[in-house]
This record gives sequence, structure tokens and C-alpha cells, in this order.
Amino acid sequence: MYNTRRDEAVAALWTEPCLAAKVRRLHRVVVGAYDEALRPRGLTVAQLDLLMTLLTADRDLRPADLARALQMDRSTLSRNLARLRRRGLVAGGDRPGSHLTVTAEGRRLAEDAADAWLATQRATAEMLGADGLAALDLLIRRVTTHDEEG
Amino acid sequence: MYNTRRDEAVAALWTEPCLAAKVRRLHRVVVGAYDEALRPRGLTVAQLDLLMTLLTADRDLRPADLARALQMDRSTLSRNLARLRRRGLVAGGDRPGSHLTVTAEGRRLAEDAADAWLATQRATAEMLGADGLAALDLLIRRVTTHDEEG
DNA sequence: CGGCGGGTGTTGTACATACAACAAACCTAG
DNA sequence: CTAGGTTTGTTGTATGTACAACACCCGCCG
Repeated sequence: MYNTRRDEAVAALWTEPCLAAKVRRLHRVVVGAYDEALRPRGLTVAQLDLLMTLLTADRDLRPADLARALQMDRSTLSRNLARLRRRGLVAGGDRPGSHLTVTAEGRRLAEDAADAWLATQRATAEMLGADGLAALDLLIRRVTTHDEEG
Repeated sequence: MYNTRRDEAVAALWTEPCLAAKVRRLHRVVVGAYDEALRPRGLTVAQLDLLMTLLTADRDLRPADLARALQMDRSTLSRNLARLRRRGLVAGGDRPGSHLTVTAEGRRLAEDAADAWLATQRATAEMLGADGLAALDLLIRRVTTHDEEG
């Protein structure tokens, strides 16, 4: 008993594939691959991304700066940082004006995870292909806001 | 006090931008736009996507089929369906072999949300550009598994 | 110097997501 | 028809994400 017939009216409202659905699928597959590879190291790709962003930043960052740079809600970052602080991987940034620091333990863990990250990066790059990587860069350019500020 | 100097060793492990970080940013921006537009209608884009997928499917689906098609974990889909069932928007699919149905109320809500969805779809398409849409399609092709089955 | 408005970090709530584990239903070999 | 492996849907737990609301701090303006 197919339902195509009785839902033609609704189907007409859904004439093209939802862009958000595509982005969600891409997210599930790619982030899932990284998280699986990093799991034995005790990190998610979101956590490693935060550590690496802090470690390679060219200036000291407060949570609000980081949230703006990553186009992420302040409250989301706050929870993520709370998890990292609880494990002693980052410190600071816990009151207005205070900047974030990666602890020695945080740096060690990031180093430990680097090879798993790189392997997944290579595998994902191969899956997406050279044109896929260019496609992703294009999308990121279209979606990135540039909130310049002192 | 910049931290570039003391972290050069770690920075060397992070020579290229993380692909997962890019995908996560894309996800935050795009899905966030859809969710914001749909919020007044009482739906998220994940929920609307499920409703529309069921309404336009060419065959009856059980949760496991849907999860495979969407490359989504069974348990994730189970929670999403539970929310929709609690609101009386879908029915069925609650035991092995049973297929999913969108209720009249579910259909009504999907219809109500269609204009907000379309407006966001148009706005997002403009933000990404024609080449951006092609880029997203390419990425989806590279990432989509095809689990053929009877 | 004092107020006060905006920025900051957190917390309550809710949703999307996944892994592990489970009981129950299904299906096929015998 | 039965037995045993497989599939299925759910639930416990954990993370990532965002909105609203909050208390707090800081800097500026009078």
C-alpha cells in the first residue's frame, strides 16, 4: 500500500531536496568517521578542534572570541570547555576578561591524538576527492562570517 | 603573551585545517538557519525532513529502512520518532515489521511549515550560490552509501 | 564618583546524535 | 514445526548544539 497517491498535494510542496538534510547527512558521515578514529584516544573531533585551535592561535582568546570565530553559540562553547576543564585539559576563561590556556595534559593528549586525526584526515580527503575538498572550501567561504574586531 | 612559540611542536601536527571542523561549521550555520525559520511553526528541520521523507516515499518504510536510507543510527531515529509520536505526528513503526505513517495532524503541520521551509531554502541557495549548490551535491555523492536491498 | 548599559560566562531546558546493551520479534535451516 | 542466529526497536549514557534567562563585571557618561 504505497502512499504516493494520497500525498501528492504535500509532495508538491517538497519539490527539491532540502539543503539542510544534505548538510546533516554530510555532518553525520564525516564527523562520525573522525569521532570513531579518535575514540580510542579519549577525544571527540570537537574537543580536539578546540584544543588545536587554542594551541595554534596567534593571540590569547577568551571564550567569547572563540565562539565568534567558530560561529558557535557562547553557551555551546561553555559546555564544551566545561568538559575539557573537568578533565584538566584547559584552564581559564571562566570569568569575563580571562583567557583560555591549554594545560600540559591537554597538549599531551592532543599530541597523542594527532596520528589518528591525520589518518582520518587522509582517508576523508580520499573519500571526498580533490574536487570534493575544493567544494567544501567553497561552501565554507560562503558560510563564514567575518566579524572583525580589535 | 602569545603562545605561538611554545606550541610550535604541536602546531606542526596541525598543518592543515580539519575537514570535520569545516563540516561542523557548515552544519551549524545552515541547520541553524532552517531551525530558526521553522521555530514559529513548532518544528525543527530534522523533524520536517522526517515527515517529508515519509510523505514522499515511494514505499512503506520501517524505522530500520529509514535509518539506512538516511545513514543515521537506528537509536537516533528512534528518539526522533518518539518525539514525533508523542505529538501525534507519526504513528506505527513501533515493533519489528510495522511501518511508519504520517498522521493527518502531521501532514497538516508539514503543510503549514512548507512556506517557511521554502523561504529558507531560497535564502540558503542564494547564500551558497549556484556553484555552492553543485559543491554540496558533489559532496553528498561522495558521502552517500548505497545499501541496495529488497 | 556613581549609575547604568552592554558584554560575558553559566545554567535550565530541549533537541540531534551515537554506542552499547537488551528483549522481543523474525526468519530460515533442519 | 522447532531451534538458533539475525534483525529490530528501545533505553541508558554521553556529547554537541542552541535559546532564554541570569548574575556579574567592566567601562563610559554624566
